[in-house]
Amino acid sequence: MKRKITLKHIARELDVSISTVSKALKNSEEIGRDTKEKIQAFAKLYNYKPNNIAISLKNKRTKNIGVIIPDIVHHFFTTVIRGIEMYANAKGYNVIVCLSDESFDKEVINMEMLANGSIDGFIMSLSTETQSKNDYNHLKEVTSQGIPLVMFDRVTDEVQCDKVVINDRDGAYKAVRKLIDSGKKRIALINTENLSVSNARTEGYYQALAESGMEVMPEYILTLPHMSIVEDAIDDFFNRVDVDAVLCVNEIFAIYSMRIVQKKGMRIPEDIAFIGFTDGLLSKYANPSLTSVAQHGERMGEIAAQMLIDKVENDQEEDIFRTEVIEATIIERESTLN
Amino acid sequence: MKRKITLKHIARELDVSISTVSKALKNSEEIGRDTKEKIQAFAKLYNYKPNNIAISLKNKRTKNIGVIIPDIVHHFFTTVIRGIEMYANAKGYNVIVCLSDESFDKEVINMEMLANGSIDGFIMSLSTETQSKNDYNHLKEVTSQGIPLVMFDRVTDEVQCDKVVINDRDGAYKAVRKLIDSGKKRIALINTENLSVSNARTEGYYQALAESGMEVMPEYILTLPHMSIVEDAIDDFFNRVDVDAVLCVNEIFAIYSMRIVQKKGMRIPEDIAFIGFTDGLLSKYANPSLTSVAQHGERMGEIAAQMLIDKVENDQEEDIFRTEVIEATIIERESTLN
DNA sequence: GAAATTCACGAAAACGGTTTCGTGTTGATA
DNA sequence: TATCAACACGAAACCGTTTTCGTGAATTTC
Repeated sequence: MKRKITLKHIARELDVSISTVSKALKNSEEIGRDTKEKIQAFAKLYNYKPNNIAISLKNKRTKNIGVIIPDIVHHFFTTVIRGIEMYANAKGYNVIVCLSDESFDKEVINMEMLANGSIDGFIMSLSTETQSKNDYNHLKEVTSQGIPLVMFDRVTDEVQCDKVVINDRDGAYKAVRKLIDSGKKRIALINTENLSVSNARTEGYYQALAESGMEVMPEYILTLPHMSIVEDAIDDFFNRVDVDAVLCVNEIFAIYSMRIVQKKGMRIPEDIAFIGFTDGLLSKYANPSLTSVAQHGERMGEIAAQMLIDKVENDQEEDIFRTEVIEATIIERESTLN
Repeated sequence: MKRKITLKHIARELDVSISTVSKALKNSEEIGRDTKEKIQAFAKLYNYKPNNIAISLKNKRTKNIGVIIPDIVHHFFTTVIRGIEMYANAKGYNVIVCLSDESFDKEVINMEMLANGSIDGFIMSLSTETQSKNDYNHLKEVTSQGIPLVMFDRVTDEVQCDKVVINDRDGAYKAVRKLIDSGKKRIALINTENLSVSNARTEGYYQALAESGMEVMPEYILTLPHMSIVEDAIDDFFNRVDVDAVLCVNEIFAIYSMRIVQKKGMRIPEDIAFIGFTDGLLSKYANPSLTSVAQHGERMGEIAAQMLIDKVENDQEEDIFRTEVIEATIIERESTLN
């Protein structure tokens, strides 16, 4: 087992000083031809690579970015991570992924763990619990230490930082408009509590109905506690209400709902149409395939990474924060009338 | 913007030495009551947290583990990551995720980048390209430097290290047995080139057929170049062959195939049954839902993390490598006859 | 031939901790 | 009163780099 070789080893072996080795390997003009060649050859031979940790300590830059998301087994978040990873990697950064598992405490612990020098900046999306507690002190703490932070998707106005979101309100608005335009009259909404994105989508739903002079029927709205599916609640909902279209704030709700109504013998989209949020594999391969509001996760991750690395590499421009809004687009499939 | 406070700051402020501060904060017996209390109070007040990088440099332990996977927008890999993350986090480790994007070069670059001190060990699954090139020098390099490595799912015998896999051969065997037992006679296989897991699954398919005295029909086997879907090839396949059951090495192949045959008017599972690998959301929410071979990704990740952290924390037991085999289980759903 | 440059390299500080090994002061002991 | 622990703390080395500043020798300049 050949241990990693250091500058000190090379220096000792070649009987020169550590500084000389360091400079020689950076091809400094200060060092003579012969010495440089000798050192470079030796370094190559023993496959010398500088120790990242030592370099990080020296220049207070880790080239790591911390990403904290609520869950990873979730198509949207994985696409965002991919976007972040691709961009960061091209810029020479590594991505440290932490899962808050929708828990406030884990979110706080993870941030504190990484904030002590492990990363140059954060990209994060809030956990459900954090959004319902409405407690953002851990984020404020981090930003007040001068650590750059970019929030995406699930964000809050309480924290001053760069943000990137899709236009959720408008996405929902367009979706509902589409349903109305195709002649649907009784449009249901399945959303969740406390989540910023869910709230914005709900606004879009209200707006579209209002514009068309349609009344909001509270019984047409099913609010679930979180983004994970609660099958009984949905079964129950469709036993209770009689609607001809449904907008769901995520694709699982929509897919599951479609199965329920299909089992009741209803035809999609003739009897009842569906639109979901998050354009994932489920939407694409469902039967019928699901019309959905694309969130452009990969693009979102890329923008977030870009904003973060910009901030990291140019300390000057502090305190000017941008919020990038990505337009939501509707991917039409079989679950809606054209 | 309050910058991070260091031992040096505290020492200067309280007019003691840095060593005294360090010891006081570790509650060392060496330091007097009064001094300790004073220092601890001060540290708490200014929210002192030791710098991870400095600690890493000192004790040559980063508490980071590197995970390299081919793709993250893939249910199986995300479940593995979740398993790794959960276990690692509980043990105080962070997870650095790198995507090889199925590319040999990116795999090599990522490993080299992390191997220079950033991580204590690797967990990885080979990229398609690496498996087809059959070049594992980057892995051998890493292990020869004494960096612990655990491979999962897509592994190779060429590298001596801990491994965790599911019993792919047996999973496929059980799946095909199930199809045969339910009376199916013409069983197709959709697999991929070069992938260790795909090869093992193909063996299981052969074995089950052989045991039942059924002949392997080469035209019943469709081999795709990689795990991503090639729609035309599948369309074509089902125009060409007439089979009454299909085993697919991943769920996308199966889901897509089901849609194809449904459009041709065939009934599932009466006319044609399907079993896929990877028990993801697609299988669960497809219509009909898909019987599948569960890969227990989360468990796999947990075991891999456990093996790795064991090795990292007990340097002694080098050169005894284990391969943990997880039994594949079949999740029965609507796409097969019971 | 003396002074001024240039050249090629080394010493040392710094990053932020941990840890070993003194060492001066105190109180107890003989 | 001289001796010796025990106590409480500091100096310094170390982890592996980078970088500033010196410095002795060689070379050029006048």
